Amino acid sequence: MNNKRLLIIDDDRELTELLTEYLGGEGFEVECCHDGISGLSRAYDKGIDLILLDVMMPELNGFEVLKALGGNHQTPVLMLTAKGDDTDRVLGLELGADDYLAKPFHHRELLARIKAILRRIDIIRDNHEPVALVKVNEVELNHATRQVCCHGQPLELTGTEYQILTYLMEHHGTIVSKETLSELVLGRKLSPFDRSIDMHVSNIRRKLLPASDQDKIKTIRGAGYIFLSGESLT
Amino acid sequence: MNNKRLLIIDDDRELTELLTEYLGGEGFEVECCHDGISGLSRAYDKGIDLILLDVMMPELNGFEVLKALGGNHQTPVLMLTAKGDDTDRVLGLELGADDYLAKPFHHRELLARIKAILRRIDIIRDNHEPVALVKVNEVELNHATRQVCCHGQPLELTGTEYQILTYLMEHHGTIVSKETLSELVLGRKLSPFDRSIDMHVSNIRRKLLPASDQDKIKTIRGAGYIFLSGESLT
DNA sequence: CCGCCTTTTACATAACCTTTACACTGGCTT
DNA sequence: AAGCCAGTGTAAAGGTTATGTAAAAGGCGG
Repeated sequence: MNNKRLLIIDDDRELTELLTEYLGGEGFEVECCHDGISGLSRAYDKGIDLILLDVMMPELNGFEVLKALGGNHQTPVLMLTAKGDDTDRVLGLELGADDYLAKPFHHRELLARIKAILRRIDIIRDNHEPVALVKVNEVELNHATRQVCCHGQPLELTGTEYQILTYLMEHHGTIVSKETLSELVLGRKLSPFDRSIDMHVSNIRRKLLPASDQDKIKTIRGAGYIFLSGESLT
Repeated sequence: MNNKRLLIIDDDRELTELLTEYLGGEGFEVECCHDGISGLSRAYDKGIDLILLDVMMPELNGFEVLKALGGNHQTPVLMLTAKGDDTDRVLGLELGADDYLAKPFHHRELLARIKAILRRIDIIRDNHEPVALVKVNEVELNHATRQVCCHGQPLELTGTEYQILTYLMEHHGTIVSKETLSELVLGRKLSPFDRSIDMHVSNIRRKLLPASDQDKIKTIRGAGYIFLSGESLT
């Protein structure tokens, strides 16, 4: 199947056995190297999805392995260290590690971080499109065609209106400020008397309302707008 | 559109300009406030991903901003300070800061820490935490929607009322003076005949009471108000 | 130059905040 | 105990600001 493959580089054999068993039970293929040199040579394997790299090792330590791998290696790296030292953390991250975990750690935290990294990588790899179809509270966005349906009825939005509506819907149920919308959609800071966002929202409302029972965008005075999730209302 | 948004609160304009340029070049949306009060009001924006907060500022210093934000605000905070003082560091972290950096710092280190915090937050977000909720004595605050529930019954507060109630609830069981409320919420010193705070509290009470069994805000004559914790009372 | 989209302008309106006024309270003095 | 008075509760009035929206102006690609 498409089980993810992990490479653990750590000289602590007790720990690697524990991790192998635990992570194996969580559905990963686990492989171990117990020194920097052999770890480095295995690290180039494209089949490896993630590397757990211990900092403290004889011969070649974790930082040196990281450096040797180079800044733009393909496989993500999660650093493990005995020290809770901030310097180490910064150094590791600057050398291109994707995350950092201080020993001793909880199994569950390690797992969470591994999953988070892999998820991020997956998203980056197939960033063709995050979600093609969004549907909230009877309003549907089709990113492929950029078409909008409200209660099944299609309608036309301009580019900016579409972007604003998308952002509001992706954050439905939470307040979105005009500052945010202005910077992310219009690409400029919101100046004191800029009414563009208001206008766009007004236009979106005007287009949504005929097909809808009530206003799906709620104004929070002084704070921004909320796209209503559809259940609780006020 | 996926850029992370940073809010810098620092009265040193030279520094903020430098940081804006540098961090902007690293792909962040940067916004600056040069005093605690305006920073505080911007800090509630859900669109902000991380706050860089200077400790040393006139009027309202970084610790006070942090305190006012409350212990369970959703946006991570990185504290900046001129002192290399450990006391400051501990205090900041206790007040809910996520990291701490002493000035002067290398911009690369700042960047590494920013990235580290954002990554950590992403992991936490992915794993749990549906909404940031505050609940004391049967009164619930939902910061994402600025909605308030009293004994399960939803009600509408204005922005100022919401801020005052938030502050009182975050300091429930302790006296909060009108001076404090005026400075933090209204952004001005309390003048002798200013009755605004009284009015707002009165309005909050009027809105809370119908859904509640008793008055949850107690007046301490000559001192201020207390939001009752719910158990022991006087 | 035309048409579509965005931004600005302008004004009406609604929501909100502050002030004013007066009633009431509790503590203090006499 | 009565009276005084600063502090408080709150209704109502007044003033301010944010928002909704129509219409005009500006931009931009054809």
